Amino acid sequence: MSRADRQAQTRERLIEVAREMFLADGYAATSLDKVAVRAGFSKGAVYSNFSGKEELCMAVLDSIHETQIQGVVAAFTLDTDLDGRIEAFAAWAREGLGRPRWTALEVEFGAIARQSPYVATELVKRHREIRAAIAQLVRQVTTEAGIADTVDADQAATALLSLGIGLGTLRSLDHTIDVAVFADTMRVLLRGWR
Amino acid sequence: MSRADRQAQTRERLIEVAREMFLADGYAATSLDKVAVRAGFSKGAVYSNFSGKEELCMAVLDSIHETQIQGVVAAFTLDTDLDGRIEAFAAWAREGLGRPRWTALEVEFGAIARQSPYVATELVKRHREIRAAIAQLVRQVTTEAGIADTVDADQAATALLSLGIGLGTLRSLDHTIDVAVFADTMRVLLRGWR
DNA sequence: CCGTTCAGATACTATCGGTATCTGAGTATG
DNA sequence: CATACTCAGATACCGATAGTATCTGAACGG
Repeated sequence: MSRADRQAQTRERLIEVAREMFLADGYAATSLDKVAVRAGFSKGAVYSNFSGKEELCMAVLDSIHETQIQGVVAAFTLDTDLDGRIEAFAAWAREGLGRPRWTALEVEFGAIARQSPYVATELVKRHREIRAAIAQLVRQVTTEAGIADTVDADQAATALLSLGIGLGTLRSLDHTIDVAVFADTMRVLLRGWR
Repeated sequence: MSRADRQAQTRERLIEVAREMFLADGYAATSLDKVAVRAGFSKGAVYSNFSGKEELCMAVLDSIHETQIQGVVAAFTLDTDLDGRIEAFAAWAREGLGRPRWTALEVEFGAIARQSPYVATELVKRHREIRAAIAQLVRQVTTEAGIADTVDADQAATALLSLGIGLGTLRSLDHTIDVAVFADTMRVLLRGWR
């Protein structure tokens, strides 16, 4: 196996372990040393694959986003009519919102951005991509339901993303939060803006 | 001046300085040493007034919540009809959401809760109080507007709080986020749930 | 082969939250 | 009023951790 291959393998393994630990304990509470050791390496391996903790976490977030987007798209393509899609999405939200605590990691890491221009720009870039993807999904769904002209897809996307972040944050602290709110609000939003 | 008075003064001064610094730089990036020195004391003063960084931050959050609640209540009592109130609230949101970055501090601190049962319980307690207060406000407003039976105040409160947290978080990173979304969504929610 | 490169290990530094100990001004008591 | 006590706050220290500097040995090119 070539040296480049081995390094790529190391990198992936580090991201994998870091993802578990960041999600379980949060960003600040996870030390690079522990990540490295648990992945079977030393801290040096981390610093020769990433510029530091921030870049490692960014890679972890990318990996999480990928999973999450797959889940959302699957929920939306399962059914074909508006209500069925919203229901499928609600089911996804019930499972995926707040429990694996990815929103908590997301917002904790977001706080770093105040100190780091790198994190700030990278995070904003990703948020805009995600918002655009949601807007596209909304556009598609409302067009097929024949109500595209009554919904502002960009505003709806911002509202839905915010709602998801907020609910996920609350729920990662307080498990009694009712996630049905998400689907209900979504239904109201998609049924026409004003 | 008695010793107890001096200590109370010291405590208030520490909270005041900590509030500025936590809001400006975030929880993790603010060191107790710097807070103490900037307040004109040594780190010992912090530890003789608070059990540690967590309790200090909790006191800061309480101070912030007080300000915030005052703002919301003022917005709601200024006008008397539904649309006027929503407009006043929207104006408050434009000013108070995401810019002084209190939501960012709130959620960054929330991440600590995974490691600290104290933070977890205290934070959940406060979130429930806030949600109850919002629900009460919703109940009042919808009753006066004669639409109380079409709105679930508790669900609306959860949605509004989540939306506020989410929008504030996004906006503290990305200033181009449109906060009008908040008022628009609120209007939709208050005009009837299903 | 053999010198170079570089992924990853090892050793070290700086910073920060927290603890232990100290000190001197304020307090209670005779 | 004098003396002993208390405790807010200062000082000195410890352990953990992100980041840096240096080293090493195995994979490459020539």
